[in-house]
Amino acid sequence: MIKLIKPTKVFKALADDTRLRIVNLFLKERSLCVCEIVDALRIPQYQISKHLSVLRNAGLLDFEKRGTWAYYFIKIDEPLNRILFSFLGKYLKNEIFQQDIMALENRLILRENGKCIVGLVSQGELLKMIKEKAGQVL
Amino acid sequence: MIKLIKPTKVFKALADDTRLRIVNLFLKERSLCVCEIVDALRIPQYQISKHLSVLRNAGLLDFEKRGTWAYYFIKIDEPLNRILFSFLGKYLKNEIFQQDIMALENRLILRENGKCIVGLVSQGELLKMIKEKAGQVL
DNA sequence: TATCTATATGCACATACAGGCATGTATTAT
DNA sequence: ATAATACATGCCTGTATGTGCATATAGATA
Repeated sequence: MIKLIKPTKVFKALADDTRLRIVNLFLKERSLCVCEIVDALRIPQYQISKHLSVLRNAGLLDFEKRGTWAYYFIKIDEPLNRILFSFLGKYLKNEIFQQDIMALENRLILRENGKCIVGLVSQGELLKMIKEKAGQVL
Repeated sequence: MIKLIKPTKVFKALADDTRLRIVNLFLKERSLCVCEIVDALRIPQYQISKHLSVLRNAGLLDFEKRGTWAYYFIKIDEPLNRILFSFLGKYLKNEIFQQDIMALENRLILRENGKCIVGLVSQGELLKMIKEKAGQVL
């Protein structure tokens, strides 16, 4: 059974600063686990979970569980979503969106084989872990 | 001074059934007076006025007064708006949006030289006036 | 088994906002 | 000058929703 989404529902989902910041992250990396989003945006985990649920309910995201981890991903399979995300890519250019992308890029350095392997990481720990990682590479 | 529009503000403006129906009308006819919108959607004038104000405040519409009449028009001059409206054209395809367009087309028959020359018109009157108009054309 | 850990959710509170009604304002018509 | 018309706006009310806090759930680990 196909779930019909009302346009209003989609726009309601996008009508929130935090949710736009979340969507912005997915434009950079189309699959993210919850803790990566929490660390990149520095917003409480329970808020992120709720916002992800709204975005999923609007048909913009879907998710998949792997153990305790939950990977959310954008539904670019739907043609209209593709157009919408393409628009958002041009639209979300404010400073904060770019800062979020930079924070995410740092966080993604901790991935192994393209998968998140750590949980929530504080700002300070993140820097330490990135340095260690750099040491391993050398 | 250029007014900066926050993305959230735009999506909030679009996150309402009535406002989406209004925008839909402008995708068909890019300049409309308030009474034409009221008649096409059959929604109280004070509601339409408020919604138009929200859309204008979000940078999607602008308006121009001609006597007591107020003509609102979509701001397609802004590149991002153009993309957004193009998306909406593909997105607003539900039955109600099509019905609204049909109602608007009927109402636009009453225009003279491309301008609205009547005020609020009831359903019944509209039909009568359209018939008269058809008579004139013959 | 017991304990972390990653994520989700229920509840309380405050705020935002759409709808309804009445009324205000400004322009036109008589 | 008065009335009618086109549109805007202020106030009230109910509902929806974002935030914060606490807690639940479920999988991983020791």
